[in-house]
Amino acid sequence: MNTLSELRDRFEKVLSELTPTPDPFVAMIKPTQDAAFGDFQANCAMPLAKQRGTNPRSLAAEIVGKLDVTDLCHPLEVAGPGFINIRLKDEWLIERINNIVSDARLGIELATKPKRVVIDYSAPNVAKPMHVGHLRSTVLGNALYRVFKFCDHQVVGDNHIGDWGTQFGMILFGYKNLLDVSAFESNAVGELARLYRLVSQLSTYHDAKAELPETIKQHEQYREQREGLEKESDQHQGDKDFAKDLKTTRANEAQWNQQIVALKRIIADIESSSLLKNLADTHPQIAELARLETAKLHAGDEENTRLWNQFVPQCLAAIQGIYDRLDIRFDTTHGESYYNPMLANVVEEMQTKGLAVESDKAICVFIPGNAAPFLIRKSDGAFTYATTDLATIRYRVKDLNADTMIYVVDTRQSEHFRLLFETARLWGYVDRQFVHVNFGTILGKDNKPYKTRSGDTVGLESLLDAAVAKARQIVNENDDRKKDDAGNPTPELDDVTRAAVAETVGIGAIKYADLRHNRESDYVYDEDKMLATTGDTATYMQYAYARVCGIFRRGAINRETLRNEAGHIRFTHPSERALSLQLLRFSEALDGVLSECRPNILTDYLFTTANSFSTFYQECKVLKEQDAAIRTSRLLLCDLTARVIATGLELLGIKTCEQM
RNA sequence: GCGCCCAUAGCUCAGCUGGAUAGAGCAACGGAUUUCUAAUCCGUAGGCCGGGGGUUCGAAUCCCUCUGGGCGUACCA
Repeated sequence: MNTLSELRDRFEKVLSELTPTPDPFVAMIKPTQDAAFGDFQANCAMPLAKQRGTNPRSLAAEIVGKLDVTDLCHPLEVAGPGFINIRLKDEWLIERINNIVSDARLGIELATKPKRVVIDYSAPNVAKPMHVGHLRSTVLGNALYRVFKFCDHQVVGDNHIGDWGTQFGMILFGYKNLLDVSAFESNAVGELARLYRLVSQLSTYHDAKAELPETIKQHEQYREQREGLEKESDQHQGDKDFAKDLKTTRANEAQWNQQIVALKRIIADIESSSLLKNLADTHPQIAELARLETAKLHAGDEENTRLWNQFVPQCLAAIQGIYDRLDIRFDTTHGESYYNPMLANVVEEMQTKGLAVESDKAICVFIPGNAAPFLIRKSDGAFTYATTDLATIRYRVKDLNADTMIYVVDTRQSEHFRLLFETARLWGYVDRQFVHVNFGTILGKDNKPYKTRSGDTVGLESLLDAAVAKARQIVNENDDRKKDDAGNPTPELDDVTRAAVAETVGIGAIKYADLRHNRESDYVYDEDKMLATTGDTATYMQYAYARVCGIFRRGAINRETLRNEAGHIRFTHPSERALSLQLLRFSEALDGVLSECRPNILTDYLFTTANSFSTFYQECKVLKEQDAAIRTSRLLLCDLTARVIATGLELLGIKTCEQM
């Protein structure tokens, strides 16, 4: 049991005498924000005193009087309006830290009630190469997957790939009409991706052409309205409603203007190339024809099915390359196509249960309190991703026996998931837990969604390459800088090792930069910052780890043997105590990650841990320590630190290297 | 129109169910080096937590309102 749980247990015994609902008060025992107040603090006396109508300070004193904690902490102090400050005894900390020295799990207990969890993450589209938009779901989902698994929950990582939608029709149409045969022979997936982009571009071109006149009309309308309002504005000085009106009109005008610019750009992109213009002219119905290909595929058309069976494995193999590089694995990869045979039945069931009704020829679930319906069959008879998601839920409950289903998906789909979960509950899945682990957008330095300079989405592969290349430079510089006592250069890493370190550092930097942010926030993608050699980066922790490995290498010390020897950790310097306390808090960090699905709690913990270690390492000699017992104690602390950091990083999907 | 989210140091961001003097990192400035890997450590400075009101012992956090931004709004997934 971790320190915090132990304390809470002790408090609960006392608090339950004072209130029938001790839980929220027990939860108010937490690590101190400021070390000056001790190691932990209990803030429960104030609200409890309010509930009971007594004096908070005297209640705090009463709680302190009843608590039996003399074995683990110094006498408790009541401070301020009724805070209870808790300072752990060194003996107790020492006992705890020595307990985990030889514990393979570093004091992390297995879940007492393992859940059956399905984590749905990454979910790329087979039709197009993975891009920066897939990064967060992939990295975040995988980190959660690892933490759940480490804590012994039964987890299924499922990659719900998009292999069945409209985009696939575009590939089929492209393949049949626009194929570059030699390109396809040399790089099938690349050519398919090109075809997808091309068909998609041509069809948005026609859409844009069709939309433009109406868009211009709308813009005109708002422009006129705005001008009219501006003329009258003198007569409406101080009229709030009028001002608001004018503002909205201006905003609308600007918005439509933006739309015009966007459409014109799409059109210009095609028309500036005679080749593209020609293609566009020869395929005016391209969008419709692509949709037809999708429909044929869904209807079981022989040729399209054959092509689908040919393309999907190829595309998956290409995506797998990125997953291998990112060290990401799934237990199942059930794409949308997997659920296709179940969709008709889902709609039927929803209808017979009276949950779904026809509206405008479409089949919808209307959920009380929600304006937007949940559309499960389109007016043309095709199913939607809502239908697939419902079929997926049924599958995950019935076949996988999942009690918790986690979706790691962009926050923009919040409404979809709200409706989906609501529908699932109406459908009868009331005893299952559905969680939308939503996340924000990755922005460029212009604070707009991250794009290349020309406005294209950034491919994931090139993102990784760029980071690794940059890391390689840093690795080179750093290794070249190493010198011996006489000042002669002594680089330690050969070329192969440098390349491996660069890969670890570069990929780690990207993952860490993503995970350290609160997932719900947007964040600015900044390669320089994530690969900075100073500060809160993966590199900082990887470096701390490598330093420890260096100690054992130079000292020729076998870590296994060390752990099994008679020595133990003792405190001779405050930094040793601080580091130990920090190492003992690993499980608190993991609890936090699990309860909120927030890996940034773990990154924060690891940064603090690496920092505590660096401070300790600055203050305390290890190999050079003369006193054998102290030396062993410090070596044990180093070993433990390295294991905590490596384990923590591994749970985030970030690798370490012995030397860098 | 309706709905959801955001605004915290010069910059990038934390801040868990309301808790003590609002924290990191970067950048700035000042220190530490016969380096057990300085990709390090220690310190200084930097804030009306967007504005206003409310709830209470106590608010960055909860409620209302205004301002400024983002996103979503039935047949794309």
